[in-house]
Amino acid sequence: MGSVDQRLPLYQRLRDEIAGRIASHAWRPGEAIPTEAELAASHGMAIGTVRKAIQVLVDEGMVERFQGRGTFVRRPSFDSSLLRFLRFQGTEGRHDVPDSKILSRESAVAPDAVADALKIPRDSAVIRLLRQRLLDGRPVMAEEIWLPLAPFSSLLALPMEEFGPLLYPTYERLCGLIVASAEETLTIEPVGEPYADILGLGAGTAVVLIERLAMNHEGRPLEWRRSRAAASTFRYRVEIR
Amino acid sequence: MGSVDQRLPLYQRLRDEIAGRIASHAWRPGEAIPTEAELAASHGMAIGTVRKAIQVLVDEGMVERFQGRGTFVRRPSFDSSLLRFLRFQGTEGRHDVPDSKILSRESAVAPDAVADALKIPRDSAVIRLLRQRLLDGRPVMAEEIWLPLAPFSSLLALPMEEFGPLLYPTYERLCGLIVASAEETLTIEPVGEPYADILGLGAGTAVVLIERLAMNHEGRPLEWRRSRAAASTFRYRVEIR
DNA sequence: CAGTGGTCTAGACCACTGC
DNA sequence: CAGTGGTCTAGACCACTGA
Repeated sequence: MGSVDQRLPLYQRLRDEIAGRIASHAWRPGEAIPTEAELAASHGMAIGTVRKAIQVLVDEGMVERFQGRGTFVRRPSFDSSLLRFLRFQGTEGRHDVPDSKILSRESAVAPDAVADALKIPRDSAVIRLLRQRLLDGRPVMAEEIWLPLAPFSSLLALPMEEFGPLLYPTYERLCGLIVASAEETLTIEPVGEPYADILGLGAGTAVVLIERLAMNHEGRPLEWRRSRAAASTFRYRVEIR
Repeated sequence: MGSVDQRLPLYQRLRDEIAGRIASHAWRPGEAIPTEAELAASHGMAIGTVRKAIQVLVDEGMVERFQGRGTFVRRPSFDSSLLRFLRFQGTEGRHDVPDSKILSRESAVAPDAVADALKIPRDSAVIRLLRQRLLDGRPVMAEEIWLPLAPFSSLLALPMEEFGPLLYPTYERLCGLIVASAEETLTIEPVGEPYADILGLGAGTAVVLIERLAMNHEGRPLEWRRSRAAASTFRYRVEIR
């Protein structure tokens, strides 16, 4: 972590140092980092150089700046998640969090595909959740969620009703684990069991499958999730320049 | 165009001026814009301010900078097109431009949906192209392409064989129209005729439908295109921070 | 009001390109 | 080699925030 490449520009080295402190939780989400003037003084560099370093972090989404208030460590928002592009019937304009119903929770031996995705040894112990998500009482999404057992073992003791509609705050509160970034992959496939049943779709109907690997600040995988929803709900828009 | 809001920061006003010259084709794609020093001298501002203005244009994708060479007006690359995420069977790693076969070309009265998309009066005259795209001789994509008739009328005289695999260079060469940006929307639907036939799929198979509105530098619509491909070829990946 | 980030200046020197 | 953009300095003043 502390390695500093002297060939890198000054502002890059400062960026790396700040990024390291955020990654190691020395500076936590929501907290302010030192002011430009303080960083310039403590590092013996000009304010313009400090500003450039911080601008890079802003572009990378690690911090936010507010004129008159300061610079703050950003809590990752999942606004850019592909789930954002699912448009459930009768939800024009709304972007509510769907209700959540945990259908099952069990510890298990990780299937090879899961172990590989989570980058843990094969046959490791994991937790598997099966979750149904509902909007106005109608099922809109089916999710299987895989977690390495050791860091998440306290979830096995949590009463099923106390899983809220959002899991990541629960991970942070119960297990002290912060999801900092994620990768998502979207494909389209005909739905099979048990998901057709959970979604209330006929077998073979096209669904979008969103696979998400969520990671902590160091890039270590925390959760692997596969979400399915009817393909007809998906609409994605992009601008090209 | 030439309006300048004195309340805007200096660098923003310079950005707007440069953007205007690019939009009006005074500075064309591939050409270098004046150097930082020249812009600073001609506008009576510091080089740092000029740099900031140009940085904004770089972030917006309008220009590219190369150390030691200069700053150049960017030709829009469609690298971010959703078509990039179609993975045709047996094409791992390759990203060739598929072959192109124009199946039909006709002038027509614009259907309302097309006129609205192109922002032209209803019942305007348009050109409609139907195109099949092939990889290794197998059909992989079916496209309908709508163009306003007046600016594109010279396309009606072009021998069918001379439509190359890429249309935008043809638009520029024959009609003097430059595609500067585009919006794409992706949805998933069961395929109907004639597209099932063109793609060699059974009726009702899931396809991705990519609707693209291509515009010139002023945002005026030039082309509306609907491309269909088997949903099984689609794979989209995104990072979340 | 003190303190924050935002804009802007007027330089210096460096790294890279192309002739 | 001259000319380009890239890095960096050491200031000044402005606009906004919160106590």
